[in-house]
Amino acid sequence: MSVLKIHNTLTRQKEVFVPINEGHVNLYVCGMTVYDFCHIGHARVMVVFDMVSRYLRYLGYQVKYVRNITDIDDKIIARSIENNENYSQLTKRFIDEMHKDEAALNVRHPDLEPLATDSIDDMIAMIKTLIKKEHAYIGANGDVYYAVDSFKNYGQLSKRQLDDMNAGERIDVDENKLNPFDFVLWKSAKEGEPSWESPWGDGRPGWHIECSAMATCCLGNHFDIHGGGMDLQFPHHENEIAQSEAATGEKYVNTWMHNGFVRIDDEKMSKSLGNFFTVRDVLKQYRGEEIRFFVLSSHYRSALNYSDDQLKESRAAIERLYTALRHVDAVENSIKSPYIERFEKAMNDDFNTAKAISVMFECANELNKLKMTAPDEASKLASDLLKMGEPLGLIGQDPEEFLHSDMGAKSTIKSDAIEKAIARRLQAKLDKNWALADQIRDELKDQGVILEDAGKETTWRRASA
RNA sequence: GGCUGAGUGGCAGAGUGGUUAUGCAGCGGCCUGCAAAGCCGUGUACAGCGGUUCGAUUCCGCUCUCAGCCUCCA
Repeated sequence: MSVLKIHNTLTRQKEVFVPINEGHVNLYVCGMTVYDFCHIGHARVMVVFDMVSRYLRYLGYQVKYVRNITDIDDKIIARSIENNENYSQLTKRFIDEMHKDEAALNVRHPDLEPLATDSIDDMIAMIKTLIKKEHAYIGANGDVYYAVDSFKNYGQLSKRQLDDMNAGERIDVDENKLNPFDFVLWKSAKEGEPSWESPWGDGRPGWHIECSAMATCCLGNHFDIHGGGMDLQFPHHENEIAQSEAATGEKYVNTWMHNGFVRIDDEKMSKSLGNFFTVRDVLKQYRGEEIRFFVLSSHYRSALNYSDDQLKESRAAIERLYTALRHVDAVENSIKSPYIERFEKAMNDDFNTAKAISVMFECANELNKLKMTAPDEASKLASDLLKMGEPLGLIGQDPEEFLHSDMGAKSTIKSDAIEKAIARRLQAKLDKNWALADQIRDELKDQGVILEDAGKETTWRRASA
């Protein structure tokens, strides 16, 4: 039996995972800033860490999964002014939309989903401590800053030295700061901005402090795994470590996990570059499970290139798995099959979903072979296949329902119309009127419906027209 | 400038010091009224140059190319 190893950004190595409290895992992931629809990059974070939490549960751990929501920041304020919409109305709207995307991608809801604006008191308490311990100071402009020079391990996560970085590379150096890399903990409110009372006047929290406060409140000062996108490594997570460890005097996180980017034409997908596809848009053409498969088809730390061809391949792949599961009853396999063992070995190797999925295909291949010759064996393999799909959040739907499900504008013909056409074709076949039978089949094909004759039964599925 | 990561067959994408990844596409066959699905067979792949080794795509060095971060970002 292999053991779970996870790549830790702190050490840049795969490490055997040992939870702080036996049998329990505390997991925190940086979630979305809610001022717009989620794009495919956000989908990757949601899906990857959903898979991680599912697999940890699969292994028998009791998991507490926290994913925060950033519902106050500069971009939210800017967007609410732009829309002439109250900021909390705006964020509420996009939180709802995010939850819809989550459901479409078969992402389970995290155990806790704290809001930044519900955690202001905790942040203020932490900032007070930081000032008291002389890790933070009040600038001439009234903002509160964290003093990076006061934290000796600053740069440990992103593996960079303060001296090596080019301060002011992109942004003018703020002269209120002692060190250009000092960052804001509390920002004074400008006229008309949403604000909260604090010992330093009305204002709002800086970005990084919210995660330190929410994570430690929900999971304690020291917890097992903290995740997020690669781009959060610096400065966000570096700053979280600095704040949390300076405030609590304890180690903050054991294992840091960072997922790679989604790219388009070899360029990072991001809101600032404007080259993003929203989950909403992609769902118009592809099923949620196809997007999910696409995300899991490569290792979570590699770059993932988004393209229409990729989504089409994911469709073909997932359809193959569901096709294998048709017309077979899953019956629990009493012994642990080699497929399951190889699946677990792959997943234990830093969540190698690409390899794990390849094991599922091998299992599907054997299942297809045994379906006709040895139904009992096939039933066991079907059960194995479903067992592997569960932690990946794949192939959990009824196969017929999935294959019949609508997947976009091209296939709009209703199910009962399809059934009627199939009945007409059956009569034509009985009459040996092959020309008519083929014509009906071709007509359906033009409408995105593929027929498959199996003995006297005809099954159908939707495909791209 | 500093710091990361990556370059695998037509495409996508794992992995390994010597033996089949896997999926899609292609080709040949079985099955089928014909298809579809499925099954079987089929591909002289590992950026370049050196080195270590009996043997390297896999380890080491150099070169080239690409991507990411250096206070917007998942």
